[in-house]
Amino acid sequence: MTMLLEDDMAVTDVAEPFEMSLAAISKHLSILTRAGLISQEKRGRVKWCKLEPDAMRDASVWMQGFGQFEPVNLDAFERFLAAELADPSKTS
Amino acid sequence: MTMLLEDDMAVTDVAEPFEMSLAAISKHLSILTRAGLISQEKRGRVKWCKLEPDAMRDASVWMQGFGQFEPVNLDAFERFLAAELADPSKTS
DNA sequence: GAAATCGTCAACCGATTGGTTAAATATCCC
DNA sequence: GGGATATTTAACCAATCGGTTGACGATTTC
Repeated sequence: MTMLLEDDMAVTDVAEPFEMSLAAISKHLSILTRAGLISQEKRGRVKWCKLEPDAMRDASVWMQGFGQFEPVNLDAFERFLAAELADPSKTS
Repeated sequence: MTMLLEDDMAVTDVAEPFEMSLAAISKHLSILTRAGLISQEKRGRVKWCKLEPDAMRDASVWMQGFGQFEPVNLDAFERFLAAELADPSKTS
């Protein structure tokens, strides 16, 4: 899969690579916004969309511990992520 | 959310806490099996289900890197998980 | 061998999803 | 003001989803 939202993008920009109506894309983006996966800010007539990586990351944290009998230490996991995001060379 | 599948469970066991027909649960479990999230093995007349944590973990790995401009090092992430699962005291 | 248990299959159903078009609402630009 | 651009809304539609019930095959138990 390719990147969905790079930096801030207008609804029209997001829609461009898809062979789908703008209205459909607009609906999708509303749903993603309701879900907290992106945020939208209207400036003038264009509505700028940007990723909210925290939401996806939260889901990731939830999933990665799923089904573990001895649950993975989520604090340690989050520290790993924080370290990785701050300085990728540390964890590599 | 509570645990869905503890150790190995028969289809009937999985269905027990839900007020839903056995047929419906059976369908759900087939779907989960097709998706690789659980596996099913039929022994006699009972079909034993068990979680396949790797599938969920793979999804988690995919998600956790989503939307990162400077992508998180997935190898490091997987090493973290391996270490955590092998010996939780190491990462805590 | 008859009855009970385990699970699936087939047919069916209403609700939801995921898209379409067309019209409407703002905003920007000349 | 008027035309172009950006986005949302409303009505609509076919397809899919998520459940039901009842019949069925296979297995175990008595």
